[in-house]
Amino acid sequence: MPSGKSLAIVEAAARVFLEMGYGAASMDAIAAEAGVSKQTVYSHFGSKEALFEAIIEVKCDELMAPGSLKRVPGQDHAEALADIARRFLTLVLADPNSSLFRVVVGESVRFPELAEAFYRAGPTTATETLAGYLAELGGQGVLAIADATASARLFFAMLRGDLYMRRLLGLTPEPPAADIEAVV
Amino acid sequence: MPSGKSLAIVEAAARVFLEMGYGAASMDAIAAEAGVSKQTVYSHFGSKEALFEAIIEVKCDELMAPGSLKRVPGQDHAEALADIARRFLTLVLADPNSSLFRVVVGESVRFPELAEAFYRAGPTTATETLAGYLAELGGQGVLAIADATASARLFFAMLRGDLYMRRLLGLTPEPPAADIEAVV
DNA sequence: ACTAGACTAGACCGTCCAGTCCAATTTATA
DNA sequence: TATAAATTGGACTGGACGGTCTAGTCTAGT
Repeated sequence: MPSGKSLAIVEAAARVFLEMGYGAASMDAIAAEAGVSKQTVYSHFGSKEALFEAIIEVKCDELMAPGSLKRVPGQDHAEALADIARRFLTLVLADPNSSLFRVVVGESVRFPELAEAFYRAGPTTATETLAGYLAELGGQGVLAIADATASARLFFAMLRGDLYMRRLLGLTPEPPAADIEAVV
Repeated sequence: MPSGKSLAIVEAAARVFLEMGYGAASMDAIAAEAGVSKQTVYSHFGSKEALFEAIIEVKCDELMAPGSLKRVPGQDHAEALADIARRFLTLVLADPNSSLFRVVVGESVRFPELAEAFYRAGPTTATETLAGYLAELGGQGVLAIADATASARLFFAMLRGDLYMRRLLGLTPEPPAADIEAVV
């Protein structure tokens, strides 16, 4: 949990990394952007990799911080779902978030653990939360849903292609033919 | 249009680029992989960037070469659509193709024209072809479809999230709120 | 005042890499 | 076979960058 100078460095580094990508971002540029000497960067974070990891971690937390799925109580079910969809898309397409995703995708070969962490913090939690809601609806007899989780996944996939994203991040090593058929 | 040595270089470079990413792939490694001297690489393609562009171009052509959407004539309509979906997913998830996509995504900041070309060669043509088929079904009264193109896009989006992909590639500069609502 | 620790500015080192040069050698071509 | 074109390999340049080191400043707390 960074604070003070450390926080300033993270913020600046995030700006530089998200704008230039990992490779093109130089530590000198980051230090300059943070208005801090290079040595300070290195005394807070030991290396470029460590700094990058710290940023992804912080950004993932930020991304999930606003409970993007808390429902308005007295709301029609269909409208509630549409609302979730709307907020989900808005969140996911917002500039810093998609930049983050792009960088993570680009570096998923070099930092597989990061890609995995990102996937867990984002898609997975979102899917689980929606699955809970869907199961609830199923219990009320409002919806006939066999597998709430699968439905939630499909719901998001309809907006953005969950399976493809997993592949994209290098999380699934081989094209899962069985899964393909299931989705079909 | 590469041939002979030129082709060997492109093939080898594609292997190295797709495996290591643009930044980490060195020209020496590419030359070695191609079993060719570095100078030869430079006499065929003037620079690393040019080589990279040539590869994307070739790979895009390859990707679209097998008409992945030609329909089996005497086939049930629902089955035909499922078939298209299956082949589409298989193609898109195949290893070299998703690697290509990953690299393009990663370098879309540095090479926006490439990202655009890639998007045109892939998603756009696929969407157009499917839209044609859907319009045909609409004409036969089999399906009630207002906008064939929109339906085609949604069809693919359901599998992989078209809008998100555009964003991913840096093709859409700002989160298109209107489009979000439309998709919702 | 004294001290400790965080910070700065920038020189500096080693490495890596795109791209060039060139003399020697192979491969067409006539 | 003679000549031209393509290729080789390897040394070299120039510059960028990660990371270290050092000399010195600033700010508490005592």
